Amino acid sequence: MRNDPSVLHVDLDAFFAAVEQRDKPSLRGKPVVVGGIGVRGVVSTASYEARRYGVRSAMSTAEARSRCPHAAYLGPRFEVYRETSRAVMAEMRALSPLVEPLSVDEAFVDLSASGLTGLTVDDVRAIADDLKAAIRKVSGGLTASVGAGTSKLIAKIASELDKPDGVVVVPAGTEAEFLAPMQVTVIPGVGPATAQRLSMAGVRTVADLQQLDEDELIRQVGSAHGTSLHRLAVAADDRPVVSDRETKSVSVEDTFETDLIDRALLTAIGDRMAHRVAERLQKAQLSGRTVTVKTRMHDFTTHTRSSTLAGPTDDARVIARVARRLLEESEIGGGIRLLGVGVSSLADWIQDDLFTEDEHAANPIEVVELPSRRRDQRGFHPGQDVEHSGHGRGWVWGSGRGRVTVRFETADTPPGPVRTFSVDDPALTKVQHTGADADGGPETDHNGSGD
DNA sequence: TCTGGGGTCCTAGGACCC
DNA sequence: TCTGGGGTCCTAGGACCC
Repeated sequence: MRNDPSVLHVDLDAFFAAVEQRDKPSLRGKPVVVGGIGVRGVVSTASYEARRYGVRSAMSTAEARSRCPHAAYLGPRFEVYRETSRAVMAEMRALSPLVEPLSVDEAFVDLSASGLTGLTVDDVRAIADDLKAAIRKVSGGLTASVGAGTSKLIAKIASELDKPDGVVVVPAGTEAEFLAPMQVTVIPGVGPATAQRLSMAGVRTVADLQQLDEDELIRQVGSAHGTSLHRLAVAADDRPVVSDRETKSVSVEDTFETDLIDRALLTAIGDRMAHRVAERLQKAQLSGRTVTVKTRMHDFTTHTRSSTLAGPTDDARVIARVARRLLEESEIGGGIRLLGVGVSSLADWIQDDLFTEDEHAANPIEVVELPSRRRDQRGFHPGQDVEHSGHGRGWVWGSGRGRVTVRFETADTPPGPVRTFSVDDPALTKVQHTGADADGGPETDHNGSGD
């Protein structure tokens, strides 16, 4: 797609295990497995020493233990990994402003965004070697594998080919022949289910895929997947490297050591999950309209139930109430092994420019959780119509932390400003409707329902 | 010895509106 | 009275990724 291999894919080798070996010298050179330690744990990362015994990511820890009993089994330390990740990502950003993290241990870097053009294979290899050295230095000795090519697809696949601590640069113009002999499963997005369907159509390698008619491919795997696969098979990939991808959902889930049947206990756990989701939303200055409860049954079948609010919220009590109702409607049957609570349909909670210093002073952020009755007294909730003596009619866009955010617009007026007030602001009043659908949507009255 | 937790994207059907 | 599509939103489930 480009005429030089200016897209890098950087992948830290056995990241979690490597960090543990870095911090505990006694583990160096030995098999290390990081992941869930409990009876239902799975492996996140196995060091290369442990991989020799057949230990793999996503394998149950129990199976890993039977394959490699003498390995060190460690629970993850996410804060430490995040910290190391930040330092590594900073090295990439020093190389180019256009860096797209895919996870804590992986990112694309677009060299063209740093003004470098006409890069040869040797140029890119030298840049990759320098970057690896910088990463090693800043991370306390971690190694990375780097792939480079004219697109994300090629860079990503190339980084897998010489792990660990490798560099593979695919020359421009050789992409289709580079891919042709490989299994279709090297293409990101082709997992077991797609591979199975393709194999029934006689497709096992990318070369097979290159021969397959697009319409036939779409019949096999669906419209979106088929269309993109048809292009990726011939390395036609013009997806840009994007540095700031927006969060689409925030969720918390937990698998229990034994299946749970007690609804009161599940309700209490769900409440706590709702609070954790709300905390993370608030930290990210996000709010969302759709609350989802996820349950996984003893037989591993998974169900979700969701409900969409009239307006976005980051209020733990609102999320908890909706989650409670959804959980009440969920079957528990012979017990559930996993419960989750999530929020999606996210909106920016409050943009920085909405707050002047004066507004900060006038609407102090409540750090302490307010007594619930105090907030319930006014009962503002997303979607509710309100009136402000100074700004006129609007509706509640979000609420939480002792504040109410109002969009000043109605069905009859054009969009106005978005402003945030204290819940106690006497200038702000609820608009009482006389019609049947007082507050619009079905989810609009739990804040004042007093349960 | 059964299968984590955090996400993203897609599909499909029904409701509802024009 | 019957018969239409198209578009959007919501819900549920599934595939996939690290």
